[in-house]
Amino acid sequence: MALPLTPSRTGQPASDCRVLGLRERKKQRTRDSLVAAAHGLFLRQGYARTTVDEIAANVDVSQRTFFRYFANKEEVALAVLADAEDYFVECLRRRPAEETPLQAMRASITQTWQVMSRDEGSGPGGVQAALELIDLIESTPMLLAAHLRRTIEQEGVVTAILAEREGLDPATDVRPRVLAAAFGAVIRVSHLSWTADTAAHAAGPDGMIAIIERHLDQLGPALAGPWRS
Amino acid sequence: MALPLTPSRTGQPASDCRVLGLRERKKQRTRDSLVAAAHGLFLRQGYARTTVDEIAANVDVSQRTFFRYFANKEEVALAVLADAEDYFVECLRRRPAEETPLQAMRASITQTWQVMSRDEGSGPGGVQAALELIDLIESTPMLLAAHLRRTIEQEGVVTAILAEREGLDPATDVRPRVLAAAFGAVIRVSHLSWTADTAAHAAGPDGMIAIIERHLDQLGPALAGPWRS
DNA sequence: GAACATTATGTCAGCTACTGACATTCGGCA
DNA sequence: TGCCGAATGTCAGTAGCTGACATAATGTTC
Repeated sequence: MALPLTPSRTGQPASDCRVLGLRERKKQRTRDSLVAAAHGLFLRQGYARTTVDEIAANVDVSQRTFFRYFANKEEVALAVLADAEDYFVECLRRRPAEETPLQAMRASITQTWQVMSRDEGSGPGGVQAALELIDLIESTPMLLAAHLRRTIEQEGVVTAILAEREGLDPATDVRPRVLAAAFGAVIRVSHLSWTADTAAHAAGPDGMIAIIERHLDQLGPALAGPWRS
Repeated sequence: MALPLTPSRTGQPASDCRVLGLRERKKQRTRDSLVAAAHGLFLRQGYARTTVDEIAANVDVSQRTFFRYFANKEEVALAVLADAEDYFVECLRRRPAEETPLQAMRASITQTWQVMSRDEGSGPGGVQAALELIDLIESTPMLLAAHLRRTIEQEGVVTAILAEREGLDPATDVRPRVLAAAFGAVIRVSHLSWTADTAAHAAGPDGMIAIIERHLDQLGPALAGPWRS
């Protein structure tokens, strides 16, 4: 259950040879620097008002190099969340089979946030950066669009995991896909509530967890019968 | 319950004066032409391989004029769905208060698709175009991102309607927001299933309705207990 | 119907995101 | 040391998008 936070993702198939060459380490550093510089600039002066040239100049690389690391400007912004999402997926894969699919999903996010807040400072990520990024995303239409699309892609992965877990064919049984989508939607509205909730902001990751749980608790009731008693 | 399909949206606050001036009618024509031209080009040669210049040239207006009608390239593509979404919202507003929130939502989409397929040919929209567009969206990442963002915005409207319907404050009670989000998610995966389902394509709007209902039916079961019997 | 106010459109110049092609430099390795 | 491949830089170009200003079309008033 220890499951280390992946240090930071290169696009590569994780050659875990420990002794990475100077070349690899340098690439990793450049990538981390770009993410960190971008994050700082975005928060300070806004996403739209920050140019790619500016980010690149901040790390002393050419614009062309920036685009060899990130397919587009959105990607560097969302990179901070990528580790967390990978962790969530990895966590879901290892949940005990006895758990209900929904239970497994729920346990996986709370665990993700908890572990992230424990291992603060690994890579350019960290909880603080992730939380700040969520605020930025929700207030930046372009970023929100890109983030939603990425979320959808992740839902495909989650769907596959759920189907395998339960021994189902996702082409026949729509439940994996439906659960993945509904769950993702609830997480999103939780993020939205978070951005408007100053008290939760003060509570840090725990505040986020609390909000997510509150929303998940209401999923069943929201679907069921009349709301008025 | 008749509720006409809005002919086609200018950005304007619907001055229903019937006798629109020449100016207004001309603008409407230009807008419709742009949407139609864009739709045709996108389907024929793909979204990315179609330039805004090309669309504008097709309607004999300058590129600058195009951007006075649409904020960006995505908007002209998604315009075909805008009418349907407005209709859905309008429909939801008028559902009887006795219905469960979920029932009202469900009735509203099926009704939307049914009415659209009945009133084929009003405006540049029409069911055929809408269905083609859904295929295009699902196969074009950039469009998918933009579409998801628009969907999110619509969810805000839906949330407000549900809250008012049930006499709740959406800031206190999260059920409206959660239901709107979960419902939107199910609609989206339904669209996804549709794109992969050739049989449903052949059935036209009825095929889409069938898929949506199948997914909605599975929403409860997907959330509930263990899936294995 | 002439003169004026409004508004849509065209033109142009410019910024920014992004890409392909080619040259150069740097790390890995014999 | 010297060679190979990978990372980077440079440059030129395309496309989306915007502000500023001029022009033309429409609506209005007398």
